[in-house]
Amino acid sequence: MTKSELQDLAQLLKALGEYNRLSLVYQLCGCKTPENAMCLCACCSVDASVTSRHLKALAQENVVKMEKRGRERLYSLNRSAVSQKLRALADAIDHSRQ
Amino acid sequence: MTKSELQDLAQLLKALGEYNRLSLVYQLCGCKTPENAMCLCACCSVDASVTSRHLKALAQENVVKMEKRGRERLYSLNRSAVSQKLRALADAIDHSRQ
DNA sequence: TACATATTTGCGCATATGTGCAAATATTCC
DNA sequence: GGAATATTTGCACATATGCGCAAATATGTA
Repeated sequence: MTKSELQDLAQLLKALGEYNRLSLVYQLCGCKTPENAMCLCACCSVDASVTSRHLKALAQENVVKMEKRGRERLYSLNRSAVSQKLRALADAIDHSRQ
Repeated sequence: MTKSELQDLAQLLKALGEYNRLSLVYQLCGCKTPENAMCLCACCSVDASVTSRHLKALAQENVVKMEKRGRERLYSLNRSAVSQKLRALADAIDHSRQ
């Protein structure tokens, strides 16, 4: 694990480690199709601008994918990318004792 | 997933989502026996007091276990507890679409 | 007792972060 | 074009966070 990889992983965990952002992720977990920000906004009781910023932060860490449709933005989880990183960390914690 | 569980998970991810704390965790990953704080401190280039606080934060989130031996404190990873939570999140992200 | 070692705590400081509001932007619909 | 809807951006603010230093505490050792 290089320093840069560790920094990236820390950034990912930090993005997930905020209650409203994690709520958005869990909300997206149950969506089979991409959802727009206003719909996602409903799950956390914050201003739409805050949700917008949280989704942007999640997109920057590649947790969610954003696509434009008309005047709305549709968000979906990058499921495998995120779960792979979480499992890799779990594996390291579980059995990397040498 | 209750609100309280989600808050707890967010707290755990926040604890892991800081570079120096994650470095400590990775350092502990490779330890087969508990290590003291000064030894762990070496892996991140910060003051001992900072390491002390980071280890305290990790202990509060039950990431590490602390035991006293003489004048030193020995830390070890709560491996299964942490990896289980990470895998549960990975599972939710992977295949909870209904 | 005196000193060394390991760790924590108090303090101040700089910066990051989460938030709401209002305004701006973009796009659709009438 | 003008109103409505969806989202972003600028701003200000309060709080949280990470950090180093110095002092305090705890414990082992000469």
